[in-house]
Amino acid sequence: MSRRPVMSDVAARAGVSHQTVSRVLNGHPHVSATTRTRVLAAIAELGYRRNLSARVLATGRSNVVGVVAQNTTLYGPSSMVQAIGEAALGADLSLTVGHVAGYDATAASRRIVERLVQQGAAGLVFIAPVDAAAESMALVPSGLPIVTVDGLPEWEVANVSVDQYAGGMLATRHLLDQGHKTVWHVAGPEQWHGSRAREQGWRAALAEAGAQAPPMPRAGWSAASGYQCGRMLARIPDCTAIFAANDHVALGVMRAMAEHGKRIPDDISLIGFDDVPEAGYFHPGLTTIRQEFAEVGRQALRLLLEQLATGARSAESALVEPVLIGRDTVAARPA
Amino acid sequence: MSRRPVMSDVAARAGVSHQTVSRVLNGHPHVSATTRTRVLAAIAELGYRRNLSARVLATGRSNVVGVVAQNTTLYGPSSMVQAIGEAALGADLSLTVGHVAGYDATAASRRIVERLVQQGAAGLVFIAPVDAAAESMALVPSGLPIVTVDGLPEWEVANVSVDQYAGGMLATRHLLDQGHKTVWHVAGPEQWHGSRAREQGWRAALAEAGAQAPPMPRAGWSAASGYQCGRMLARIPDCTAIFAANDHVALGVMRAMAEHGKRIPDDISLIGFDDVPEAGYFHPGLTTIRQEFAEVGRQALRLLLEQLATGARSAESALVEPVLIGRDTVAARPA
DNA sequence: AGGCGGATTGTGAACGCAAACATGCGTGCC
DNA sequence: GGCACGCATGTTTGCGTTCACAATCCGCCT
Repeated sequence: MSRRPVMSDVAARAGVSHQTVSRVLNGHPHVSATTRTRVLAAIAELGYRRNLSARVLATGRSNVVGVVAQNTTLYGPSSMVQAIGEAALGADLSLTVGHVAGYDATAASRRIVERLVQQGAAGLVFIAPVDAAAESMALVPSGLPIVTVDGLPEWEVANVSVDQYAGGMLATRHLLDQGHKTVWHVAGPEQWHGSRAREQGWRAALAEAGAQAPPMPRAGWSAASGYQCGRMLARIPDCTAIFAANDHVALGVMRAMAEHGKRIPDDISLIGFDDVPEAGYFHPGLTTIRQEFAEVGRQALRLLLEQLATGARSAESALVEPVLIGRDTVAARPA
Repeated sequence: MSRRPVMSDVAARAGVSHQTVSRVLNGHPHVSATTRTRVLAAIAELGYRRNLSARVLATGRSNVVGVVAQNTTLYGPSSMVQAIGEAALGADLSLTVGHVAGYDATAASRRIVERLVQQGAAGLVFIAPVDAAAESMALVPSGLPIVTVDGLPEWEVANVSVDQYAGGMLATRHLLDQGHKTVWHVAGPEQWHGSRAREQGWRAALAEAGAQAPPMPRAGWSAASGYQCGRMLARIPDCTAIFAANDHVALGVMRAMAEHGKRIPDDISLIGFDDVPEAGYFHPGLTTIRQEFAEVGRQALRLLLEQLATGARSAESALVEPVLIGRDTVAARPA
């Protein structure tokens, strides 16, 4: 056999017309049981697979949704993709995930969006935790439904995020509640919306308590950068409570503190963000703010399906509440 | 405008035939400069995007490679996907990543493979660290090039893996070299080829040194399961050297040891596997075996491109050498 | 002057499928 | 017994693109 069998090959083999094969394939009514089994048998014998391109071309519908994601080795983004995939399984949707990789993220994401659009994706989900994502969104034809995850309200598209602002407040208040005079914050990268919101939540909680906001060192998301910041903070006697940008940064801070002879939580209380699976096994177990990614995925898909149904873009958005996970790194203020 | 513009719309607007538009789009020669600019202008004005389905249908070529991946929140698999994406950027290939998610991995991966095939993918990459992957590979038509990553030799398809066996030996030898009488191993999940190979490397290194292989507890890949195993090992006085299935398991072990008053590396030497970015910031910094994922990605794409060129499947495979990263969890055997 | 060749453009068909329409046949009802 | 209706199936058309081929135009050689 030289080339892949097509519908008419199956039809010939089963002794019917190609349209009957099509009907069987699509579960249309008005096909007799015997015909159906004959067709099915022919399909199996020939190893026939229908050509999706032809199908999409003929129907004009593709029911695949494209996902544009970057930094997919990070815990947050990879969990998001996973959650969306999980949620899409239920709806009759297929997912095509474009992973933005490489040094030139802008060019790569343009390229991915372009392909997704040309492929006829029914809708697009942007995992857009950084500003750069907005630019490639402009490439999307105006009719196509879009949902962002961790996007910005001013983009005026449907969006779902974890309420990072609330998370920042939660963390800060928890520390303040233990009697700490103020709380230091090791911030995440400036380009990430999440780190900005967490910072604002932190500031708001401090202001609300009448506490002074100390200077704010800035880390990446990595333990390495947390460690660098921690080495500074360890030398500041006033610093007794730290809210770290995420769990890995917190790990770096813990390391720096240990090297400096500062005990956690005795000398310093620490709280992270994310609740990565291993956070409970840090030494000591990390108190942190957990994000419910699965819920975010479900919401994102819900918003997309709504747009698919109405045929119009919406700017509706959803917020998912973070929750505090108490473990061993937070204690009452040292005497 | 009701529907998306098509090639003939562009042609009409530019005052040429649709074929000329096609030529411009595909960079064919023999189009005058003035015509080209007119066409380009019309494309821009109309916001035209070509319909990939139609193109694939007409040409029979798709130049997209499908990636089938699961457990994509784990460090290894997600790094692999990233690396392959990185490598594909160079070649004129697009990537469609299907993430197997959900409770029923078998059904999900069948579905993903099916769609990738129907979509006309030019080749498939299976991130196949577990046996279950083989089953969905059987669904792929025999003509389609396949490359597995972390697959099994007996599958007889092109494969690239990190040499986990060598990694296991490396880790074990390193511990033995410090004077430990033997090395304990906390194994990874049995279904994963990588954990089996690491175990075999461990056994081989022990045998080579004439050391007895102690009983082997089995963990998942998580810190939680490492912790459980660690709680047992901590009570065994003879246990002075541990090779953990991966870094997170090692973290759990560390936690258990600390709770039990065992000091690392003074009482117990420990070595992990993977070199996750934060491994150096565990307390103490974890000595581990690093896998070069970027290299694996490059090799995988190379093998795929070769098959694409020759048009025939190969069973050629490539091994990537792991490397020992020495940090603070390994010390000479306690007196 | 005729025509030849290369550059440029247009025309018709084909890709594989699904939708709309058309056909044939049996059944129930008056 | 004839007619209408519904089921099962076949035929035709079109989706948007590319490919193979045809047609035109221009300059230049013989």
